Amino acid sequence: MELDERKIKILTAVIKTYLETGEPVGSRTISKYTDLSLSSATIRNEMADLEEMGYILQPHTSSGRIPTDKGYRFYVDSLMETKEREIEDMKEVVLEKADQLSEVLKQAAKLLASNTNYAAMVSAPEIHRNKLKFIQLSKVDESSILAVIVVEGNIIKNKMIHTDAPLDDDTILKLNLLLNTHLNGLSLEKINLGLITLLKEKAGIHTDVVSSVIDAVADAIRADENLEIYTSGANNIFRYPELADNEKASDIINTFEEKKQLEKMVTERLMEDSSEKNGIQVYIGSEAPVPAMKDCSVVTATYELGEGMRGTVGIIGPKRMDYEKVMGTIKKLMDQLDMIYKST
Amino acid sequence: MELDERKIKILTAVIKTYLETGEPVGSRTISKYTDLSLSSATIRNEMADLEEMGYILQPHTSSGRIPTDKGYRFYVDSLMETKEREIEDMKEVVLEKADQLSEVLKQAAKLLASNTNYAAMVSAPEIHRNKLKFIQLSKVDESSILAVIVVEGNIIKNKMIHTDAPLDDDTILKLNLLLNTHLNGLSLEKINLGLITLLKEKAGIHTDVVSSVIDAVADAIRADENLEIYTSGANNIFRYPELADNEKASDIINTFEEKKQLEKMVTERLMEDSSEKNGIQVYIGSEAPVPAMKDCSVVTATYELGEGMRGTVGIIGPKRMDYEKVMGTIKKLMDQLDMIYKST
DNA sequence: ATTAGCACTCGAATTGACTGAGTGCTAATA
DNA sequence: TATTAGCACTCAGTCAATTCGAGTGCTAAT
Repeated sequence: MELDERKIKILTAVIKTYLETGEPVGSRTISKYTDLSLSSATIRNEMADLEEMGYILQPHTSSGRIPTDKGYRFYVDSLMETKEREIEDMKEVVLEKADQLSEVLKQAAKLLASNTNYAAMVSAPEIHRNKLKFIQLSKVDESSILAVIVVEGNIIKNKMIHTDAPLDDDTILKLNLLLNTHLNGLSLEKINLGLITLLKEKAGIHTDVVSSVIDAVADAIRADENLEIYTSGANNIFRYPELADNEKASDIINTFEEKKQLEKMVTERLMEDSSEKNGIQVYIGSEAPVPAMKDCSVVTATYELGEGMRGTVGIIGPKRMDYEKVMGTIKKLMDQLDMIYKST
Repeated sequence: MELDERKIKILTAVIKTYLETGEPVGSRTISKYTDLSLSSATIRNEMADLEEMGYILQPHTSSGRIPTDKGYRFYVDSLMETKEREIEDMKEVVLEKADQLSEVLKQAAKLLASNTNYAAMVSAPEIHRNKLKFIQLSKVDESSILAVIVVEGNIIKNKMIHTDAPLDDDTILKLNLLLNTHLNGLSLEKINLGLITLLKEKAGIHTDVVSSVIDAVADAIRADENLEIYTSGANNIFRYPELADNEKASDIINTFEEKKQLEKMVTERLMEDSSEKNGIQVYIGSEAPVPAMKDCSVVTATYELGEGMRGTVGIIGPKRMDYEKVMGTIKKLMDQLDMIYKST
């Protein structure tokens, strides 16, 4: 069987009405509220076909139809094609500037959540490819040294280093010089084991203490295992009865809190080359790599702040989320992020 | 009417059983499962008295009794007095060391939540009274300077400062010296406006740029309006039907996410002098300063890491929470925090 | 002062009748 | 041949009536 023009019209009508109401939609509704003037009986026949083809289903015999994951998938894909539709009545998406990137991202998450009424997440960008701006070692007290590391985008990392023997000021000065002359301007991913061992050799004397310091610095640079994720609007899920069920809600909230799970969606996303249409990806139900999301849809998009600083934003809501609005909002946010970045 | 010995026994029996079951408890249950050998009829008479006195109530005519807030209050107060009871079967509360305090606190929140099965929060300590260890200004690029500020307890603050005119290395060096010689060793609360203006004068030349830098530094030091709070186990509230109701759950989750609300409980807590019994405070229902908590109980305690670094930990659960266990767990955590602190 | 006994109350669970939205199928129609 | 009208059927949801049982308060007996 083929998805002809009429079937498509009926299918999207079913999905759209379901998105609005959240109730199974019947043949009569469709026949009344669409321009194709067909009787409910005809619609029924077509719907039976669509069901057979797996796009819609009946929650129970003799009720209306609701979309299956396959149905949503079809709908979302078709949305993707009718590109660049303008969304009208949307609150303005405006990010304020802040000199700590983390503040901007927190804001972004909040904005997404409050604009869409779904839950939102924003991951801090990977800084693998960012270049090191400078490193500063300072003696804090007898047995500890503070390493401050700044990379492009003004992202700052602090690392306390404990040493057994105290280092004198002179050594620290030398170390600072050494680290900066050799590492500045390099992207973090280029700072590898080879380079580190080279540095250790160059350090010459004090190799034991010094090398432990260098190791610690290298460690701090490499420490992106704890990918930061900002979330907002988790409680929005209570707006949607199909998610507000206790067990599901608990799972979702938990996922939001743990972040480890969210990471999966973020990283999987970053792996692929961002060669898709508009960088937006939609996971419907069990398509998401996280089981707790099986009753949700997740819309993610990769943002890029130039020079490989790529992170992800995501919206999590019920399967019957307003995909158009969500995509529109995300796009607007992307623009804002771009602007913020360019203006620094 | 007086709360005689027997009434007290019956009251605590009612409360304890209710804590376990969450169901209204009847006279028969009490008469069977307590050592005081009285018939249900007698119990009933006593319970009628207790109800009149406001310690218990019937959710509806001819049902068992449940504790009122006043009842809980009585129970909790009596718990406080029978001090230092040892809690047996508890998972070990063990914090790992970490050199970033924030890591320790995150861990602490997680530990509390998983040990008690309630929601937990931990606020980062106030550092008002902490002494400044050192300040380091470094030039990041033409128009920005990074200020790194370290206070006792190895708490690190970073602040980006944008300048209109670039500062040369020499000036920065001088500024560093100036700031450090005048401020090091002072507790943050002692760094006030007078001191700042004094510094500005001493800076002499470049007053315009320099003073903006000093202002920024002062600002960073003072920036404790964004009190950090770590939370964990929000989804635990779904374990308790009386909170798992949609609206309530949404409110609670929201409060947890917003943190602004949680702050209230934390700061109110810190205001008072910590002169109470064991530093533990219990808010029952509407006693808490946050309306969203009206169906919960909140147990908070102030921890102190020496030298005035005081923060708060809190457990949030249903009114019928296991107060004994919670207090025990919190106490154990306190010990751990102490140990961690002392070993640094 | 305590207890046994009894009538009474009220929420929760169960049942059954009814409604209405929706379907599938068949026969009539354009 | 595609569409439609009509009809019998299904099933979730609602409402009222009924029953059940845990629990109470009161009174009289111990």
